[in-house]
Amino acid sequence: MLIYDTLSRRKREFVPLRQGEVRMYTCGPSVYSTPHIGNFRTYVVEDVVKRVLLFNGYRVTHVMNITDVEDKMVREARGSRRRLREIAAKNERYFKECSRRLNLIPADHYPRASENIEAMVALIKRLMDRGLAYRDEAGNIFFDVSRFRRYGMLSHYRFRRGLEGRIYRDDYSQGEAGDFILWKAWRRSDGDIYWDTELGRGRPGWHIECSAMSIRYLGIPFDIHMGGIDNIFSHHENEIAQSAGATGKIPARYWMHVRHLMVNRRKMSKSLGRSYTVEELRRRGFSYRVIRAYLLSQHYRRRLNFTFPGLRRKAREVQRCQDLIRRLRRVKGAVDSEAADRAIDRALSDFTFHVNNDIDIPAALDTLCSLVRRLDQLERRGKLGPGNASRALQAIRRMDSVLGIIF
RNA sequence: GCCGGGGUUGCUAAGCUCGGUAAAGCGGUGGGCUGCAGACCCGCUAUUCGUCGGUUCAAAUCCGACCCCCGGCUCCA
Repeated sequence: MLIYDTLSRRKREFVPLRQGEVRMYTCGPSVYSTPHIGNFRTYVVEDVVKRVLLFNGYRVTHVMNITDVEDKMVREARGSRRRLREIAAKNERYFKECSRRLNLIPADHYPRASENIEAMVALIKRLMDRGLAYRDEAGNIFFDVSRFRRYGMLSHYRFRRGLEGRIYRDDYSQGEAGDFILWKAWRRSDGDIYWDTELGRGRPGWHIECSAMSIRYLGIPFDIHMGGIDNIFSHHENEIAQSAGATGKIPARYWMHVRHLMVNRRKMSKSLGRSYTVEELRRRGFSYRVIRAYLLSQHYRRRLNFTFPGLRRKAREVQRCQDLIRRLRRVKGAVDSEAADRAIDRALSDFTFHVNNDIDIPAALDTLCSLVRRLDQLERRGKLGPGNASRALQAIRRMDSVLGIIF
């Protein structure tokens, strides 16, 4: 199985650290608001990566964090811890409901940032002990990027040293030159949203959350770390700095990043105009399976341009597969043919090749569609018997264990 | 400015790593099957791959220059 690794910038043969077992960490949602289908593109791809691993016989431990403590949350909650909890709970519930509808296999753990503060505090203390972090007058704690030589190894971002990167502005202070925040000291606007810890009263920075929780739930190093492409810098870069700074180990062996879903040539985002939610598309008559298929219709490292004609096209494709399934279940009379069995075997082996080639789902999907077409032809010519049909169903079921768009 | 991804038929796009003369799906169109319709089946649908040069017997594929579009670099899937 080949996987493109952002860190080494090439496709690498995938070899898990422990034989037969894969540990993966995916950056989950920040629950200050509701996610749109652009966000879900990433989650669906992550789900498929997991399914391909399962397809290959690996046992998979999947951790997806829930970010319920960070600036946007605090702002949304207007300094009320109770409100923060309500907002987080509501959005987390919505997120999981959408995930279920889009046929995502649930993660094994969904650690919440708010419930792992101690782990973060411990990690920050370790960084301070190692001289990689410092505290300012206000009590904020920053990671000292100049003390971590390999900073920039993931994003290849050129870090300009010596500039005034240590200034605490209103929010995170990492400018181009910037050190980034590990711990934010309590401010009046935070209201009762704070934790009293050995580091003082305050709350953790965004990046430390993933370092602490990935180490806690998966150990270090683990196998695969995934997220949206916009996390390469600064989130994952910082996560590496924190985790490696504290433990001496790069947290993950393979880093995978999903490109954005576009709309009108721009990335789909709430602020930049148009974005659609899963429910919105559902109301317009597109089934969850179709939405899922659509989000998988382009290779994950290429951008996918969202259009309604495209979505309709996908709907027809899925429909065709499902129509065939229905007919396969009723095949009788005709005699089994070797041609049909050959087509099925061929399709399954092509399919396997493609999913193992850096999760090439479009190509794998093509294989399935070609098989469907071929079976239609054979059926038409009376060369599709009950034995063929049952083998075909079995093969398609196996393919769909990866795709999750038919059954 | 720095890092990265693209420009192929009406649309979505494969191919480019290992040059040999343009996949596939959708749409459109002609026909078949069918009581009608749908579904399904058969055929047709790019002399051309952003532009200009170069290398070659041969280039979408290699080399050079240029144009255009987009993403990341601030929170972001």
